[in-house]
Amino acid sequence: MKYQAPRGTYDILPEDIRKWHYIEDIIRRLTTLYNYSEVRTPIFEQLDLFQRSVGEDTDIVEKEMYTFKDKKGRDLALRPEGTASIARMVAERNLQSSTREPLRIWYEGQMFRYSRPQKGRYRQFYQFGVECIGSPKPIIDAEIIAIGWQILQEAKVPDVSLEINSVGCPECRDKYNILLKEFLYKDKDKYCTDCQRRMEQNPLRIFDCKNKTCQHLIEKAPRMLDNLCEECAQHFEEVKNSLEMMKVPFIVNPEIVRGLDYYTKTAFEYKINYLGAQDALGGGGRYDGLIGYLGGRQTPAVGLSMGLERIILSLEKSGFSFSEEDNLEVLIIPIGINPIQASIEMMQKLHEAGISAIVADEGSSVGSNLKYCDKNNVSFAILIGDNELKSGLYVVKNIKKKSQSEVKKEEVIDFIKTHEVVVK
RNA sequence: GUGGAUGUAGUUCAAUGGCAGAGCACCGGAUUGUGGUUCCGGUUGUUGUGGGUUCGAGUCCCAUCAUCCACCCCA
Repeated sequence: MKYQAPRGTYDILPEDIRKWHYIEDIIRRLTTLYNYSEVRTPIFEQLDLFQRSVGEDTDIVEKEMYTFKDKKGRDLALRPEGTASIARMVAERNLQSSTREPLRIWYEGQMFRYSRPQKGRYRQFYQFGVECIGSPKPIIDAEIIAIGWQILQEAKVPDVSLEINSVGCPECRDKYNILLKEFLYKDKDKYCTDCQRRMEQNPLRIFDCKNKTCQHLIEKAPRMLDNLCEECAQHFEEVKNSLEMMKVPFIVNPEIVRGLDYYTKTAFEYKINYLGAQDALGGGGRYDGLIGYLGGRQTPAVGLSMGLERIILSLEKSGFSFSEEDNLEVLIIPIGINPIQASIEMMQKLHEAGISAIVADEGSSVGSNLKYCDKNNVSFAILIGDNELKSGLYVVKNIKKKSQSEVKKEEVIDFIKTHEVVVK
């Protein structure tokens, strides 16, 4: 085989696309109900944008970005996530927003990360995201979390758990980091090599370490949640209250750390436990500093993103049956070459009437064409041969009823419309 | 980036170092213009790719590509 899709990429085939339409329809419907508008941003951006917003020390920036120079020598990168572009767009266009009237937007599209592929982890993958920009209020955090939750419920993804945490603001987080590092450095040499590395780069990750020794050591470590400043603690309480009002079930997990640096205060993840190593469907959080950091007006914001592949994989795993795509309604079967023109004209009239139809290959037998109709749930077959050309009466077969009528060619459309059986 | 498993027809899978096969799917036919079942027949192919060992390689060795699994990380 000469060509293959590049490593970590794949084609969505006709028989798979309905799965995507299914989840995309739900995303559109739910975001519309909450008055969010879709936006589309470029698939690549200045490299610098991601380095600054996602964070220099993150895995994404350190080793997972598709970077390239264009012909003018500009440093660019395929987007590894969506929020950076949204923040850039808001800052660049100076999009007006306020607490009274936050900007509610959502997006969907391909993201790119150079990581080792596995099931549910690809180098090109689809994410959708929902972002509310302009309000610092906790009820907006809850709104975002609830939208993601409802989308997963609507889609019938089984056994999702929602875990929330607060990672604090720059003030209390910096204080906490000093506290935590002091604690960690006390027994620095006792931690595994991974954790010694994490101490420098992302100390919070040590809480996730599976090594027993590290787990034991970290048990007594100070927790972010216990060291929030008054404002952040208050904010977190109100997010929890709002979620309760919205009847969105959650658990507080003080170990939720997101892999991006821009988060402040609220952080959350939607998790499942049946896709192997891939246990996160998505997550998000508040990023009050990002837009200002990128040169825009200081604007608080909160958002979420989720992976479409993982949602679809969860549904497949649970045996969910996706609805069928629309079937062909009419197959026109010309018998011999004389009726070809009449067949094409018939097809065009059907199309004008909004009825899907194609003309069968004139060289194949009537029998095999009817078999095709049976197998593919085609509703009607129209037979046109020399006799029909002469009489102007076409043979219209109702495949499901196994019945056959001779219909004046001018009346075929009406006949089909009145005899159409809606099968769902 | 680390460690491991796998790769044969459209698909699911066989084949001791000795002529590449079966089910499903697909196509054709069962008196030439009529149906899902049945019966008969047919094609399934650069054995992922490139080297090597051998009289002979799907099988053994090396490299490479891809998929999967566990790390890492995350969607």
